[in-house]
Amino acid sequence: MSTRDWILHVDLDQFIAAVELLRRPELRGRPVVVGGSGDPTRPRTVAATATYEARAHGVRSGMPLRTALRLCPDAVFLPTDPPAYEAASERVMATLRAFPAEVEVWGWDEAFVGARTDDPEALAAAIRRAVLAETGLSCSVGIGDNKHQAKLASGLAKPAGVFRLTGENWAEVMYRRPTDALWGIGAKISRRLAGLGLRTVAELAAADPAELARHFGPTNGPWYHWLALGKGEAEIVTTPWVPRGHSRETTFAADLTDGTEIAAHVAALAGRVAADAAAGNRVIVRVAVKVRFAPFLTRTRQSTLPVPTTDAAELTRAALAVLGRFDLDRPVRLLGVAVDYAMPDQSRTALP
DNA sequence: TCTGGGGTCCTAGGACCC
DNA sequence: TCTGGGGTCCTAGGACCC
Repeated sequence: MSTRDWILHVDLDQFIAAVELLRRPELRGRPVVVGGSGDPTRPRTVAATATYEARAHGVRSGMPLRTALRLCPDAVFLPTDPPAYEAASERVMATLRAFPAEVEVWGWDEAFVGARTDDPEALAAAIRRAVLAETGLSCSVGIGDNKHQAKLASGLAKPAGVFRLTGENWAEVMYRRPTDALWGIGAKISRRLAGLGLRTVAELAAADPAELARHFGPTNGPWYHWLALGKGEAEIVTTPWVPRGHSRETTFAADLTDGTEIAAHVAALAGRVAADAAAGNRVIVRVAVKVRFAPFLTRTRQSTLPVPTTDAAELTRAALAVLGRFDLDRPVRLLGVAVDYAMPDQSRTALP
């Protein structure tokens, strides 16, 4: 065996449910559904996750809690508790950083790890043991030449396993699968590809990138082809991610029709977004308002601020002005306020 | 199964300027 | 009066991901 660079993808198994069960061991073995405020009778709330016992009754994440309650009346319903997941995630990432490897955090329950070794399986097994010992949480580890391969490999490793997916076995493992098995191709693009006669990863890999560019644009078309070949980024970025923007939105249990009430909600959302931005020391350059009308028609309007701001009153005024450009002639089920942050100027460093 | 909340990136078209 | 080509900024929407 020779020493070389590997990318590992570490993916916690059933992260949210696992954290909840750590705190409530008495619920182990019972069907548990986590979502919203934990009230399964409240409409327009969906499950963030469900344990295997709940899944056995047909409950799935993304399913309305009321449906989950009907399918599994004995389930325990718990509210989501983001700070608890944040704290558990911190401990997992700290455990990973203790390894002689580079760690790129990818959300609460995932990380990419770059390491130079002659035995990636041994490293993966050591990571699984350490995470379990330090946090009580199970994870799966994918091994690849790049992030795309490692990410798919961790999915194939689940639950609680290790899988290696590299250029060597890519065709054997992936070619027979549908195109939406690739990380970055979802249901919509998969359907459009099928319309062009491209159903499997093998067929997409054999397609003409120029032809794909004509159908999907100059960036996306060739990128889909690239994914089918098993290519992907292999650079581990250890510096913390700088968020591009931020948003807050609320779906109402009952539709809103009163204009004054709608404006009050938008103002409140703007205030929260401004407070979040201030807490992160970020400057706001653009504001967008999102309105979802009943039954489910979503529209957005945005405006670039004349002057970048950190001021809550300023942002609220701008958000209300954007709201004023909507025709609020139908009942409203969701309101959202999103902002873009000023980014540190990268254009100078990007030039040759 | 009437469909959450929080993100990122890409595309297309229009305005405006030279 | 009719018209080119390029560049940039902005907006709205769509697709994907967790």
